[in-house]
Order: sequence, then C-alpha cells, then structure tokens
Amino acid sequence: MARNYRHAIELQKKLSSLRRRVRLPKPVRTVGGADVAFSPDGRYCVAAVVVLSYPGFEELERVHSRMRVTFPYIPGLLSFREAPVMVAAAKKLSCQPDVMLVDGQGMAHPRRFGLACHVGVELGWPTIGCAKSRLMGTHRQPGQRKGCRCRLMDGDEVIGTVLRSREAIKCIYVSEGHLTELDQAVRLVLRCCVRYRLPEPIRSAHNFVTQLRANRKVWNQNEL
DNA sequence: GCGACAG
DNA sequence: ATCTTGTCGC
Repeated sequence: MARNYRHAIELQKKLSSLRRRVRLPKPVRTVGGADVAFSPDGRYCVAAVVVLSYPGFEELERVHSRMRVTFPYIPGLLSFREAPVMVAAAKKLSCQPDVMLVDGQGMAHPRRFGLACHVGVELGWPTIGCAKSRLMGTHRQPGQRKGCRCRLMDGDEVIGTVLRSREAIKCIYVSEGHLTELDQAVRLVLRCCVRYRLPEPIRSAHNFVTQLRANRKVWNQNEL
C-alpha cells in the first residue's frame, strides 16, 4: 500500500478526510481490544483482536492474523506497519464490537491520523486510541488519584486526554479514533481500567498476542 | 544543526 | 516492539 515515506504521509492526509467524529449511537455492550507483536527475527508480525462483554469483561471471542512485515517503525507512520495485520485479524471476527480500543494514538498524531484512526477508517468501525506513552502534544501532569486527567494539546487544539487510569502510576494517552468522541472515549476507557494501568480489552489482546508470539507454530506456517 | 519520537 | 536480572513493594 505505502510505497515509501512520502507516499505514506500523503496517504494519511487523504485517508484522514474519511475519519468521522460522532458519539457512539447506542449503549456499549461489547468492547474490542487490538495489539500486535513481532517474530523473534522481526520479519513477521501477528495481531490479536479480542471482544469482551461490557461491563463485565467476559471474553466473547478472540481472533488473530499473521503477516510479513513490510514497513519499518517510523514515529508518525506506525499504522503502515501495524494496521494491515490488525485489520486482517479484526475482519475474522464473527461479530463487530460496539467500539474497539487500539494500542496506539488516534488523533494525538502530527496529521491527526494515528493507528486507531487508520484501523477505524479501514474497518468502518468505532475506535479509540489508547497509548502507553506520548507521541506529541503538551500537557500538565494530572493529579495522582485514579480518574485525574489533563487535556493533551497541540498549540491551542485539544488532541487527546492524559489519563491517570490507576492511582500513582504513569498516565495513559487517550484520543479519538474513528466514529468516537473524546469525552465519551475517556469515560469508557476509564471504566475499562479495572485493576491495572491498561484497559481490560487491551490487556487481553496483549496477553493473547504475547502467547501467540511464543508459539513456534505461529511462525512456522508457510506464506499465503 | 539538535532533540523528540506511538509500537 | 524486542533484548534482558534482579529487585523493590503491596
């Protein structure tokens, strides 16, 4: 898809016009989580997508997909490396989740088109970006109590929310993906943070992808 | 030119 | 992301 660095940036600008900012239409009953891991030699990647009930977080379904790595990691262009496998895995689900949490930024991106936006637009699904660290933007430090938050800014534009998902831990970065709205996204993500720093759907996807990575059979299959 | 920089 | 050991704290 993306030939090179420059082409990828133009593609982001083009695709970003397809992103929509709307509130979720109905009460959330299922939440998806997506994450990616790489083979020991770095030539292949595997994506995991899980769907949990909400609230309750019972696992309803899990799928995965493997693919050859075709793009290097470049800050700002992560989606060209991870979106393809993530989308391929998500398409294997028998039932679309009401909203999907993606391990990376959404709008908190130089061209407002991080991994969560890219995956959301390609699937046509509501997505939320939930990153473990900052890509860009400035912010004050939220209070130490769970639920404390500060706006993530790029100049005078709000691009996301820095959220304390548990007491006294490093904050997470929440931003709009596709078909979602920031305040609603932050409330949902916070409710998904039951006992750990990361929301349950992302933790489940991460645990799954970690066990897949350790499974030799996952990497020993032939090319399709 | 220098530093920053999701996973 | 991945490579790596012990270690501090609840």
